Amino acid sequence: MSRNRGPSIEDVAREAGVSVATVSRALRGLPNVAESTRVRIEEIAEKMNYRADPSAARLATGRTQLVQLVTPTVDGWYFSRFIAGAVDLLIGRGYEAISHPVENPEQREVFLADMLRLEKRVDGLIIVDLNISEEAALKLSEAGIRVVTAGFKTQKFPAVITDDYRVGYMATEHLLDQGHRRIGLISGEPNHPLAFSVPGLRLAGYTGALAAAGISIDTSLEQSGFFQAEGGRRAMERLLDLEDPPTAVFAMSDEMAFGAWAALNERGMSWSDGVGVVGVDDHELAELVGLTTVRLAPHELGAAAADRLLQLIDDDGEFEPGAKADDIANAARTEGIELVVRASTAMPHGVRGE
Amino acid sequence: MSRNRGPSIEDVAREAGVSVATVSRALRGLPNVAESTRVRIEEIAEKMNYRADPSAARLATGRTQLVQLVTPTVDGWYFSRFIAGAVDLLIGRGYEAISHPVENPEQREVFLADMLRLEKRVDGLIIVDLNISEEAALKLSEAGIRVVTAGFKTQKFPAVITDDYRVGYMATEHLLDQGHRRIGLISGEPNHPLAFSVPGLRLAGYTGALAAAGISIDTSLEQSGFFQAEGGRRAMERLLDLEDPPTAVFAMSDEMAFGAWAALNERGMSWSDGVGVVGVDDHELAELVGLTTVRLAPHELGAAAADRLLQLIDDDGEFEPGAKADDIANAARTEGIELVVRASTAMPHGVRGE
DNA sequence: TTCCGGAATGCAAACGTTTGCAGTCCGATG
DNA sequence: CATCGGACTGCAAACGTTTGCATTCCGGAA
Repeated sequence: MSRNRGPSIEDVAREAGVSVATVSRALRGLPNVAESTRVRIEEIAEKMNYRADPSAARLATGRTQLVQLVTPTVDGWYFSRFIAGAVDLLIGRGYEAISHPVENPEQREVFLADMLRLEKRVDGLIIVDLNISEEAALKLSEAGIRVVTAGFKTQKFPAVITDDYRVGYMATEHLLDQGHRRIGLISGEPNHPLAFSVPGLRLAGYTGALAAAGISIDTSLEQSGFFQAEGGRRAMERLLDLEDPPTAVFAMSDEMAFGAWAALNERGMSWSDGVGVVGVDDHELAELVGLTTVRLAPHELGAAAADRLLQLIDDDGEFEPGAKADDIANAARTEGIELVVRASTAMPHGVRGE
Repeated sequence: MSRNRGPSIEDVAREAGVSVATVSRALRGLPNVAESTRVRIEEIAEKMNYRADPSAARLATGRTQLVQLVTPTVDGWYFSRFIAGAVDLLIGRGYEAISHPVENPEQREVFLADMLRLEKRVDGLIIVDLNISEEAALKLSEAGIRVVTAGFKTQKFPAVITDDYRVGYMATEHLLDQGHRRIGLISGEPNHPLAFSVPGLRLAGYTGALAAAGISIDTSLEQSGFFQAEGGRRAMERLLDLEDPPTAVFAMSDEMAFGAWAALNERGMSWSDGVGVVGVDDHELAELVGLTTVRLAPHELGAAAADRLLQLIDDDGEFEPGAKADDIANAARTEGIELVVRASTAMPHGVRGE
């Protein structure tokens, strides 16, 4: 029944003729153990195939060396890259990462109900785009759980966020610069059950840029594509079917922009017909189809979140919300955000003065 | 220094006026505890905010309820979906999944050196497309580590694999059916440091189908695209530059096929010009560009691997290589593999046009 | 020689569960 | 009434570390 457990630290100690304390110190590279002793113990441990049991160490120290990544999904373009960035950094620092998607309202409930259990399970938590309530954040905080949020902010925890208002603003501004005055929007999920704030911010950036250009908002130009290619295609179709269709479109993700592109194709149109499209992400395929896009850096963001969390763990959980303004990680990031201009917004013939 | 630990099982026991053993049994839903007692204990535990410390439980039982997923990458189209499938199933069964990418030869070395430590860290391991040696597999096996491999086989462990020979065969056969006789290949990584076997099998399927059609192999028609869009584009360019270019191409992944498509576009060509292309995966965007593809089911495969692993764990690690033939999970899977025909292999000069 | 101080080592108490075994209790059975 | 067999509960021994606090050792200073 119970599996065969290998040699314990005690076996090694006996074999080496020293105490377990010395073995523990020697193997962990702690000071105050004679070099000769250390070498001997290491050899013996090696010979015996001894490996310390992390469960016992965790019990004794209270540290698990585990971090949990909570994301809306594990296989999305953005999230998988965020995860990759976080995982790489964590592993480099001797931690392991637990992937824990929260994909639907049901899983969200389970997560919220179980999250307080996490205190003894992991050393910290990175919550991405999940917009948990302040109340929930408070509970987590009171339970002594270290958290870094990404993509949204709370009072209680440091956050790593990209400046999504700016993303929307840049994209829209670029289209305005190209001479477009009637600019459609293919948005994310307006009332997603997980309700993350990214779409709202990008929307604000879009309307902000329009307002700055003195253009009034026409909500009939806003269509949701649910952050998916197919949704983007349908949204684009609806826009094209308008009696006064837009001459350009800002899609909140490249995948939706690809869908928009497909919709154009189906009607025998292409970028060169003067319909400007700009996406967000800089998906691998964006270059292939010549899509102008606002490049994000999810990998770097994931790494930054992980870095901030480890810092929090090392500081033993001290986070001063008061010092928020000084907290670099907590400021909206603009580094890595970059407009990449490609064929999809090449000068529409004539619009920009000739 | 040491964090404030919440109430222990002993505190609960004292409060409830029972022994820790009873509390343990009550809270885990074990039999032989009076219903009234159980209810009372549950209430008290709830009131005290008691949560069992998994580290202590792990130490006592030797079970971690943790599974490690080892993949070449965490953010690839295929792997992220595989992971999603595995994670979903694992979480549903009360396990958590540790993501552990092994992306380059260096990380591979680290992994191979450290893998024996895993015995006490996790209950099992899913190794995807990493082609570890029989020798390494033997070591793992001897260390008592439960493993399920995916995408490759070993003597020692159950495997979950898709029939990649068939994938290559189906794709090529389809092109042959369309009347193509000169069929190019955009392959994966011929000598990837991690050397997984998928490309080799698909290649074999490709040559097999050609041979069956009585067509001799022309290795100048084989170009590597390194499983990336950009690589696919370049590979396609090389093929088109041949003095006797192929009339159709089998790309080992959709992303490479997208690259091929872009290469065609750049030359002012499109599917409708009679160049047949078939990819593999059924990427979300395949439909948008009308790419014929061999659909895979990475999500299902991930779930199957996880399922098999949990079975192994429950059986306490018994795996009879002798019974391999009977092991459903170990047979090459054809379910989920499906040819999806789209415009990219429509009869030359088909529907689209302008 | 004695004494001192730091380096090296050992002791033993945590850490918080699980579980085999041994009791106790109680109603039913003979 | 004595006995019996479950159901329920408790005891205490693991599980394998880490670490604060002794203790020992040893070379150099007095």
